[in-house]
Amino acid sequence: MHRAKVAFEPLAPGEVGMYVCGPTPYAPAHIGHAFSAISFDTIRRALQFLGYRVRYVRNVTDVEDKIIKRANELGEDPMALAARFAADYNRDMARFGVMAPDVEPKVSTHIPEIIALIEKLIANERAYAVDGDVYYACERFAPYGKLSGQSLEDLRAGARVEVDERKQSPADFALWKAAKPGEPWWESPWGKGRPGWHIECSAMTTAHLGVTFDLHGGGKDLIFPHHENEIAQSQGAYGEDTFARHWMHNGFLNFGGVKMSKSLGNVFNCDQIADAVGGEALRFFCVEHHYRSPVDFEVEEVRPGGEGAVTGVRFRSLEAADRRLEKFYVTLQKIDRLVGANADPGAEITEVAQLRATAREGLADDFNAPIVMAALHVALTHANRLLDETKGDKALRKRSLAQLAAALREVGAALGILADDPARYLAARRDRLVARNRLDVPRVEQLLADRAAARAAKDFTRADAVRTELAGLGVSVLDTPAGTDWTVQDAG
RNA sequence: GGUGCCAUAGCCAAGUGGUAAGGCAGUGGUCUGCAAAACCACCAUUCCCCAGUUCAAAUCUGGGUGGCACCUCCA
Repeated sequence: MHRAKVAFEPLAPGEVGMYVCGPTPYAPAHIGHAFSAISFDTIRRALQFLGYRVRYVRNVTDVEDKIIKRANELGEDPMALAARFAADYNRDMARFGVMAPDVEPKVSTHIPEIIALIEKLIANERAYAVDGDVYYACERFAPYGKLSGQSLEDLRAGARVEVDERKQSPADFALWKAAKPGEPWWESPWGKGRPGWHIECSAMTTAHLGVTFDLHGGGKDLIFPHHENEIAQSQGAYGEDTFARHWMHNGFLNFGGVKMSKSLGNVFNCDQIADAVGGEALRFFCVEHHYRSPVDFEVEEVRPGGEGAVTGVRFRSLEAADRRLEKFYVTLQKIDRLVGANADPGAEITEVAQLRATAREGLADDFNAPIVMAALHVALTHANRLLDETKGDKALRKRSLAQLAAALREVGAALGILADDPARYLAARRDRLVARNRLDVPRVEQLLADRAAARAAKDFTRADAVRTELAGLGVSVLDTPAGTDWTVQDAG
């Protein structure tokens, strides 16, 4: 193991087994969850684009301290609460174009595997039982700390937690916790209890991908201790040549340079984001950055009149991303209208070949999505150029445009973007902007009708006056060969 | 105290030894009754600073400066 970018060679040619740490569902999913899910979903899609068959496993940690705590606060059954928020999570992620995992294992349905693994660790003398708890003995696993670059001595020196003196070493962590009143429990060789955090991932990777598999992903924050402990558990049980062959950790999202935290009031739920700017805008924003980088995210509190209480929030970075996304859909719509459904694409044009090649190279080099985005922009410009052209072979132009639209969508699919129907996307976007600006649509339509009448009468002074009035409302009037349309200005 | 990450134009953002992708904003132009969109052109002799290695450095090494994260629940 080394902590650098390395060449990827799957265990089985053409196939990738991938495990991603999923949610602990105890509250609505927030944008950080989405950010992580989108990162690894993009990697999954990119691998598929590159021709791999991917088996994608993402767990749900449905037995955990936070769930139990929250359930007790609400007087709800912990398992029911976890199931409820897990369903919400999947619904939210779907809005960001995150594909459902092939397998979504849960702790609650893998208790026998977890118990068997703990027994194996005890048999290997890597773990010890005390009063119904079972702990992992970190000092008996020599490579401990390899992933995070920490040593047990360093960890001990910086320990900020109270040490439980039943543990042999402060770094030891619980594999099994004896049941306390009001907690869900299962029978085990150590009495009634439940799994600790970390052990489920070791048990479930083995159950669904085998003792050794290709990729393991999760948020940067999970490197230590979660992933370090997973390694200790799995390799402690099955040998040091097992478990994940490659690790990937996504960077975190910050807001104005500040980390997201509940106390700062900058935790935004997924549905709030998707309602405000559309799910695809967040997706688009994410793939404009490299998955490893921390990403800063601009939000602005809305205070009516410039002071007083905060009544809302504007997601400036995402609004801007949505403006960029709109350009793609506008062009795709133009192409669709011009070309129709059954266009013969003909031989591949150079621009399309270049887009596909750049996408392959970019994604093959540590999933460099921004490179692919740049290539999409180049292709978009070329498509617009062809749409503007009025001279030359019309059939050839149509074939080229059909190819470009297909390639934009195909490469877009590798990033999880551009899958929507352009008309539907554009209508939804306008609806959002109408709602945000509290536009009076009947009034807008009345003004548009007035302007049309003035134009028909060649009263351009009157027509321009109406345009100015509409602009004052935030409406742009678009005269096109197909008639007059309107959009809502979204200059920020 | 320990372990890492980051610093590229007004802004966002790729690029890890071969002479700075892409986007947004801006400026000029084409098109348009006027607009918008689109298109065309322009827009970093330079990559936080200093020293070093090299024929060659944004990229490597050493030393600074500034920012961030993890070591405790966190995506």
